[in-house]
Amino acid sequence: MPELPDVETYRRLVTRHALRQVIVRSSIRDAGVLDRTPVPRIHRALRGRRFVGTHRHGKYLFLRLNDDGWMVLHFGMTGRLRYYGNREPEPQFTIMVISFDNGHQLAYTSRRKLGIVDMTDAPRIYVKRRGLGIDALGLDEPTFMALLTGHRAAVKNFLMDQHRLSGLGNVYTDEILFHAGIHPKAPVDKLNQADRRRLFRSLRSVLDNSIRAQAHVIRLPRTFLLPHRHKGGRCPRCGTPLKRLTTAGRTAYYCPRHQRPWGSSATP
DNA sequence: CTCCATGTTTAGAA
DNA sequence: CTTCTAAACATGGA
Repeated sequence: MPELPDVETYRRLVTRHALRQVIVRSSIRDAGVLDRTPVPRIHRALRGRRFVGTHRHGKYLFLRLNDDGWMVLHFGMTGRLRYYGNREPEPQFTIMVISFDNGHQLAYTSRRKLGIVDMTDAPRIYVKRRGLGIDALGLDEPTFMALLTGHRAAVKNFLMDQHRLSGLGNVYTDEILFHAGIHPKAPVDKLNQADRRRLFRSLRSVLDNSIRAQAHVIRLPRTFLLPHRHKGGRCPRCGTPLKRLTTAGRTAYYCPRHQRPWGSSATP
C-alpha cells in the first residue's frame, strides 16, 4: 500500500543498497507503466550509469543518475520495490528489473500496473508539472494551519488531495484521523483550534511511527488502527466495532466512539 | 459471476 | 473556484 511511509521506506532501501553500482542492464516487461518516456530512452538513460542519490515527494520516488537525469517511480495501488541477489528468484508481477554489476537487481513490481515509470531532468520540475502540494513529511505546524484555512471539504478528502498535501492516501488518513479523534467527514472549517493541533500532531506521529516501522503492518505500534482496518475489525483502544463510510469514492474506517461527528462533543 | 481493493485522472454536476 | 461523484485504468482475491 504505497503511501508516503511505504515510499520513504523504498527510498531508504535504495539509498542503503542500490547506489553507486554500475547498471549493466535494464528490462521492462510491461510498457503500460510508462508515462511519457519511451522504452528505448529509459534503457539508454540507465545502461552504464549509476544511481547516485534519491529524493521523495509525496508518493513519488526519484532516483538520480550520475549524469544528472532522474528516474521517477510512482507505485499506484500495488507497486513495490525489491532489491535482491542473483541467486534469488525474480519476484512475482515484475514490471521492470535493473541489474547492477555486483550481481544484484532492483525490481519494480506491480500487480495492477497502475504505477508510473518515467524520467525527468529534476524532481522540482516534475513535482510542479504534476501540481503536487507540499510534502506531508517535515511539514511545520504554521504551514499546516495555513493550508487548512478557507476550506470546507471533509477533512479526509482534504488530507488525501495530493495537490494540497502530498503523500497521504486512504489508509494513512484513516490512521491520522483515528489518533486525532476526528470524524472523517468533519468539514475542515468546522474544526476548532484544538482539533487542528491534534490533527497536526497525529499526522506527524503517524508518519514518524510508520516510517520507523518501515510501513510494515506487524511492526506498527499496538495502538494503530491499520491492523484492524477491515470488515469486522474493532477499535484497538476500546474494542468497539469499527464503522465504514464512503467518501470521495474511497472507504473510510473509523471508531464511532473515538471519532464522533463534529458538533457532538468529541472525546478522543 | 459479482464485488472489492492501498492511486490518479478526467468529466460532469451542484 | 470549490467540492463531490462516478468511471476508467488492469488485475487478483474473496
